Amino acid sequence: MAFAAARFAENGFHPTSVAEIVSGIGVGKGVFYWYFESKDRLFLEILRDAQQDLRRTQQHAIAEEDDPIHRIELGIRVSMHWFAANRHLVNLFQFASTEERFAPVLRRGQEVAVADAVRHVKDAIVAGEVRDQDPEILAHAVIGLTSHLARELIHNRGEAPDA
Amino acid sequence: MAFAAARFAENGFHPTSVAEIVSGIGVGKGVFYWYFESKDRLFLEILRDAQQDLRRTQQHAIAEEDDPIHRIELGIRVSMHWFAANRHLVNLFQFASTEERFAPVLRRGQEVAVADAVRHVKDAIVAGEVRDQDPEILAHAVIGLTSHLARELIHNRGEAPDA
DNA sequence: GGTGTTCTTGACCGAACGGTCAAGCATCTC
DNA sequence: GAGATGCTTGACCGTTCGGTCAAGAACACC
Repeated sequence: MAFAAARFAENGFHPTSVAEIVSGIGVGKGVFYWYFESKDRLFLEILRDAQQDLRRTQQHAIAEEDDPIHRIELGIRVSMHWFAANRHLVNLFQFASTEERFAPVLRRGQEVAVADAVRHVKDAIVAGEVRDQDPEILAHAVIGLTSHLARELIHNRGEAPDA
Repeated sequence: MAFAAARFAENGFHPTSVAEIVSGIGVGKGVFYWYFESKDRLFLEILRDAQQDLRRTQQHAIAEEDDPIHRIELGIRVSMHWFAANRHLVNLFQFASTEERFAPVLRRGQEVAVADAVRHVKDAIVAGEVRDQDPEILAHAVIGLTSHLARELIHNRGEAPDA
């Protein structure tokens, strides 16, 4: 899956054939279709895995932080590091959002991320650290800004902690 | 080209075949290859045309405005309207950036946009309306924010002037 | 009406793709 | 060691794709 993700990110999903993937890792085509139902399903699994990995990284990072605001900041910071370390996956996310059959998985992942952020924003409002505005909107703003910065990070050479 | 752009945006570039395009507008395949060298070239022309149209729209809108700050604001505002009116093209831009053979055209267009913005930022600095910082960085920030807002505009139902 | 040029057709082509499958190897169980 | 099960192979299949081209309309010019 790692190899396929790398090829998809570099060459694009459609231009990368199943034959190219299996010959790249030195196995027969049957192995591919033993473990994956189709090329589409493989891509969806790569997507899902990436989202889960990012989320786990976030949760692991903020587990010991009590202050809601710092949790949010830590979450953003560790996300930037994750995107920097998995630069090629950003390309995959971007492509996935352009084809209707892959976009739903992406949207669901973003909803989860927003829901996570909403909880922390609500905590921050209760603690009086944030003005009493719609937490959903603020959470969307946080996620939107983070993903935008991640995209910028590909094209430039910025260090993650700069954000 | 308009029809092809619509199909590309809805179905994706690769899943949309040349046969689908020509039969959709009721002509033979030969017509396609009389006017376009290849499917790739068609896509590049769509991309280039869209960028030119956006830029012309911007320039036309700010032609009568003297104040640099207002020129920038007007440029952003009219861009948002343009993206709202050509929502499907955002999908195309996004896809184009994920395949190496289309990305250069996109990058060149963005460089032009940044160069445009740099001129106005410089004017604003000379006029004392903006703090004396690196104009290039400020221009990048303006373009980055605008394109981010444009992307958000697709997923939601925001009105352009709200920005 | 003859002649050359511009455009249009759609059957056709080779190549490449995603996916299948009969056959074989490896491993485990009894 | 016989047999069942899990894994692997790669030739092969049907289909579809981007692109070609001989054949002809349509039009212009004289």
